[in-house]
Amino acid sequence: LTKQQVIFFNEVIDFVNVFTMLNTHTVERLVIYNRVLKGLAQKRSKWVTSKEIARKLSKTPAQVRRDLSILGRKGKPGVGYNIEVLINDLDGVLGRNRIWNVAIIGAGNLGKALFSYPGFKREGFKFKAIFDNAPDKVGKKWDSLVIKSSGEIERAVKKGGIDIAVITVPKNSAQGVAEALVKAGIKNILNFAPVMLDLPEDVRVRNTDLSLELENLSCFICNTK
Amino acid sequence: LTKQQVIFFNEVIDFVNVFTMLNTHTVERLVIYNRVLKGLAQKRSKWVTSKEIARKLSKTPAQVRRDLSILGRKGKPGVGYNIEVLINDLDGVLGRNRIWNVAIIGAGNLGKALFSYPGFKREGFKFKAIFDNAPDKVGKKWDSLVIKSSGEIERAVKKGGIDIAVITVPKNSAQGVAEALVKAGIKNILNFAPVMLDLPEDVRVRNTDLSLELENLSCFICNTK
DNA sequence: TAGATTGTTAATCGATTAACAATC
DNA sequence: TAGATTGTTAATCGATTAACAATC
Repeated sequence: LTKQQVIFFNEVIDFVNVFTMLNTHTVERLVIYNRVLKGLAQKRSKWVTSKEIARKLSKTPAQVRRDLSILGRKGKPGVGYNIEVLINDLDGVLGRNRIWNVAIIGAGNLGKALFSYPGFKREGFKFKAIFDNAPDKVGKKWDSLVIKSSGEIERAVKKGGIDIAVITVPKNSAQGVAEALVKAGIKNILNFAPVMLDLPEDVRVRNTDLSLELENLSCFICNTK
Repeated sequence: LTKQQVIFFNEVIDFVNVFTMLNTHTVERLVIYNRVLKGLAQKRSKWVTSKEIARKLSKTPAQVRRDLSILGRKGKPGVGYNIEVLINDLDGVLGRNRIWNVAIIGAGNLGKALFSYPGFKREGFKFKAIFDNAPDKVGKKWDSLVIKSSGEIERAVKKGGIDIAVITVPKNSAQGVAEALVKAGIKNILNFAPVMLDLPEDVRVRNTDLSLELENLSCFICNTK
């Protein structure tokens, strides 16, 4: 095999790895690993073992190693993982090495909280548009970004190069807003409204909402002791 | 068997059912079922089938039936489930039939968003205390609730009968605040700060944060096409 | 070399679902 | 009764982990 062929072969393997092993659970953990490692990088030395990461997150070392193996063989037996290398590779897989243009729909408290959340800029999420349909909000500025009317979603998104839309409007407006977004070509939505959106299959939707977690918690309080 | 014995027997069965079948996944789905059913109750008729619920949530009917079976035998073969009965029973298991006293720690945008979220009052979550350590916020009022200094957490929580604490402070203050809460006797924490809290085992912690979801989404955008 | 930790296989554990008798 | 849907079992599917050869 030529050197080029070997490189190509390795790329194919990486691709297949990422494709077959990247399920929801794994990704959720990778995001956390990345966060923990970045914390470690600030205050600590160069190396970390699967055992240490596992202890921090109440996982098993085996799971940590298996999860990290989608990055390729990045560990040194007997030593552990180079923190910097790991962060770099995770950033790559998780999409932290590029800029994501994000639109917020709904300029309420939650929209504002997202907009002013310090972590986002650092992680490459850039807010490029804000929409609301309250006349007293339209035209106002957050930093240097003017709040636009919801009626303008389609036009503004189409020319704006928006990658992800975040819905923070009240329950009853969410479906309508989502449809406008899809019409404008948006394929990725993070929905904070407490409703299940009914959208075409090719639109990726992630639902979270503030009350879901509180309701989960209270159920466990109720039923365990 | 006497009638009393039968009733007792059934209660034991229910108890065991709930205990053995109530895992994280199931609870997360039950919360959603409850929400969907409440939507249905507003605009529709009395009955619903597992098939209908499943379609709405992209699950299988078998899973819906299995999940609902923790409530006991509430369905009518050939007909389906009585929506009202289901909502009532779910409310019971999920803890929606009682009031939960909640404290917010961190009077920023996210704290404000939680405080003014309309769904909470309806679901029985009542905000009883707000804390912040910014001098310009302490003393201010949200509705009729005065924002207290973080230094008062221990005293105020101890006498306030708080069931759940929600942490919405910046990353670096989270661990300290959490420790103060635990000292004050809090056993249930919903943490919105992007750090893993290091707390005693008997404290129930649920982590969500705004960026986690966005990071998850972007990973999937990156790796699928 | 001795000690430690990785990467990965095979075994285990747990969650989902197909299928069907029981029931309305 | 015929048609429909439940509740639940057994089979399947997928995720976690123990264990260990390979490697530093």
